[in-house]
Amino acid sequence: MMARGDWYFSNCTNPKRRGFTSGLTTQGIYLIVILRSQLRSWNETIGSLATQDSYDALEGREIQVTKIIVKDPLSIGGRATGCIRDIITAWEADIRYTENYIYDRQLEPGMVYKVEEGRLQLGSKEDPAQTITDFREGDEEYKKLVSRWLGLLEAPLPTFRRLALDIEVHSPIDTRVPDPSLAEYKVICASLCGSDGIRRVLVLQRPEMGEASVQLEDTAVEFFETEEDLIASIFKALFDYPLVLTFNGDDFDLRYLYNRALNRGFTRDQIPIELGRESAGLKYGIHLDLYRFFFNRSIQVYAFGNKYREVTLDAISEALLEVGKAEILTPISRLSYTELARYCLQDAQLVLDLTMFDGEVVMKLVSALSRISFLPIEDMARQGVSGWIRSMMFKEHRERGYLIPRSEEVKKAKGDTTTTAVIRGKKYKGGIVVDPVPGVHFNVAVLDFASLYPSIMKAWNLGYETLQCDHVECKTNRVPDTDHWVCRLKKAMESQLIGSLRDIRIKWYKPRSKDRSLENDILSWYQVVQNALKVVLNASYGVFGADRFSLYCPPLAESIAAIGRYDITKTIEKAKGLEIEVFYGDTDSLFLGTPSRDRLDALIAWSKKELGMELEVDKNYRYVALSNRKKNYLGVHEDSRVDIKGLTGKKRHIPEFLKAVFVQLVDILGQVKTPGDFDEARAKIKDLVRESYSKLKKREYSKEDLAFNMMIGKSVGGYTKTTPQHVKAAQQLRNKGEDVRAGDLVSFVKVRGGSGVKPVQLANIQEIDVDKYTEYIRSTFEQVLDALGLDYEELTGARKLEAFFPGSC
DNA sequence: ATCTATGGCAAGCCGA
DNA sequence: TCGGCTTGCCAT
Repeated sequence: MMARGDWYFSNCTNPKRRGFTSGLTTQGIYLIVILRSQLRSWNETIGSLATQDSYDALEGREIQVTKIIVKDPLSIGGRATGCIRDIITAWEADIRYTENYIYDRQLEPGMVYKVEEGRLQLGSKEDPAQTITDFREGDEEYKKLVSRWLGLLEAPLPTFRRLALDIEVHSPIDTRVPDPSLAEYKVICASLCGSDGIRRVLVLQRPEMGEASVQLEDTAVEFFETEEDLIASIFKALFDYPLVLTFNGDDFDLRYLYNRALNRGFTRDQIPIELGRESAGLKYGIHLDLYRFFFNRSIQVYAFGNKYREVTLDAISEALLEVGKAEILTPISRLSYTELARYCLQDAQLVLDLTMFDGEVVMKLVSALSRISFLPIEDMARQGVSGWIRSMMFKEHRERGYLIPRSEEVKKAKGDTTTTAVIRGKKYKGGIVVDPVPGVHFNVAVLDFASLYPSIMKAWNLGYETLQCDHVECKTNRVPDTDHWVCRLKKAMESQLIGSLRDIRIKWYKPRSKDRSLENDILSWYQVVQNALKVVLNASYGVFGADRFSLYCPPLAESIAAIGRYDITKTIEKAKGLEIEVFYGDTDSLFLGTPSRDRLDALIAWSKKELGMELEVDKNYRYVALSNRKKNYLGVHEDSRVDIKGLTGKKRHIPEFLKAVFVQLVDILGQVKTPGDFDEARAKIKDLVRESYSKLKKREYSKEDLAFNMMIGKSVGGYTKTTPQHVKAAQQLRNKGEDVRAGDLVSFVKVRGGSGVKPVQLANIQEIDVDKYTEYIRSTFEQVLDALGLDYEELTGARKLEAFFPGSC
């Protein structure tokens, strides 16, 4: 038996904290070991999940483990001496396990099991890795991983019976949000919306509010004479559902309810909530705080394509459901019963609907990510992508019996980076951006390396262990452009892990996510999984360069990027050798002329053979307009769809009116089929610009249309070096008593005089600085026209002599 | 107990 | 006035 502290706390750097928690995943290890220390051997089969009755009820059903709570049996203070409570959301059924039982080593969050012949079996019996040709290559470890992923991700999904909760609290001061740690004020309303169709509004009777009567369609409105009864009623519901949804319940709703209940004389036993430092959990069910989930940048950007910008219930539901919060003009505390009930109900309904829309994609996404990351839903939803990858990798370490190194150990063994970043202050050199060939190019094929960085990890056997290994014979296996080398003798765990994920995405989920012959529900599951894998794969390289990541290894990240540069550089050389024109490229993509399909095929074949990389045609453009700016282009597909990348006209912070004009510009350019068509386009663009100018001068745009919307990244006081315009606007708002915090969107217009800006709320349409705005129109258009080889001045009416006498200066 | 990485552009601030 | 620097947003 291993001595305590030898390995299982190795990620915990603070010796005083050894024996307690040091992170979610290590917590898992920690708890297992504690339990083991009370048992005899590691592999002993330990107890059973539940009673025989429970097994009978589950016979033949798939169940997914979504949450495992382990209570520390050694901790002092009278916590449960039982070891583990677990909650399983059963397939279709709503079966709960709150009995204590002893930990079964095989039971992991995310895993899917099937009860067969009275026993718990790992789900999915077929082994895809053995039967599907795409996965037949590769060693046993790789096949095992592929089987495991497919087993997990192909397992059917439970329908979570769930309840959305929202509460409203009285506040004596209109603008102040009640402090949940004090919970001084009354809970005056609560709404409960269930996936089972339940719609309830619980209202506290207040003598000053008049008659207690509210009529809402399809909704049960219940009045309570005392707050205690109301709270007890909420608690009853929280004890009933296996999954409870909130929006910011971690910080507000559940925290408030907990403390309020204590204040009102409830005992802890009566409260179904358990508070953590930064989270709130439920004794019985899973608490999914959608605010935390949607706050996650990866979710925001990759899963929802940046559709919502602010992480507020209003903005998210507006973007995803096209329904916003109920509007109220009066502060909560003074709303009539009906208004209050309606407002509160709408919030709960939106929260529920966020998990219902589009075939419940959010629940699907949550499940897929939980399965991939091996984290319970609750933990997954509260962590960033680095936490998911850490969990996934730690699980793999445990599976293989590997020691999990301390961060300093990795650093000491693997050393530092050896390249210099292009951007000052960065740790190492990243991807290459090819200088664009300015102009309009017809018939352009865009090729890219499928999942470049994960593919490199796979092809080059990269992992923190195999980089800079100790073998003499490996030192010649150099990473181009660096001083690093890679092991030839031992397989890298990360390479296999990320490689297998990459392969199932590219060879299994991606093709199926586009297969129209599949049933809608299945199709959307494939799309979700495909997307979830993309999120994880994209981050899998970056985490090694993030100093807070527990397996931080900058030379590894550097090597991956260096090989990326090598691959694309060699590919460009080869393309030129094949007499294919190269117009542009960025990190993993190349914009190529299409002389003939064979030559592209030759390039693709070459890449596979020489680099071991899968190069593929991503899309074909009818034409591409390039300026001399990198990361800026306009590409028109064969079917007239237009891709716009990096151009100011598309950026979120620019005023609505300009975006609208830009959309029209894009529309005109989408109509261009041949070089000759540009003449017509030019005339239309001219009209467009003129019209916009005149509307601007006549002040026909509203000030909201003219507003810039910029996120304020720090608190207003945090700007010490400069005071950018949006901060100036925020200062003015603050002077008016408005609360502006980091992460808020500041809307401001440019005005004449003063500091040059005003928050849109405080501005008057007459004080707009028209010149500043015309200048903005000019620069926005110029970026596009530049690329098209059109001159803005010339097009919009000569303001300069040179336009009349070209070449005279 | 969180925050995947680097490269690039536009605009504005601010000191030389 | 110029140029370096900060900031936010985007591409990959």
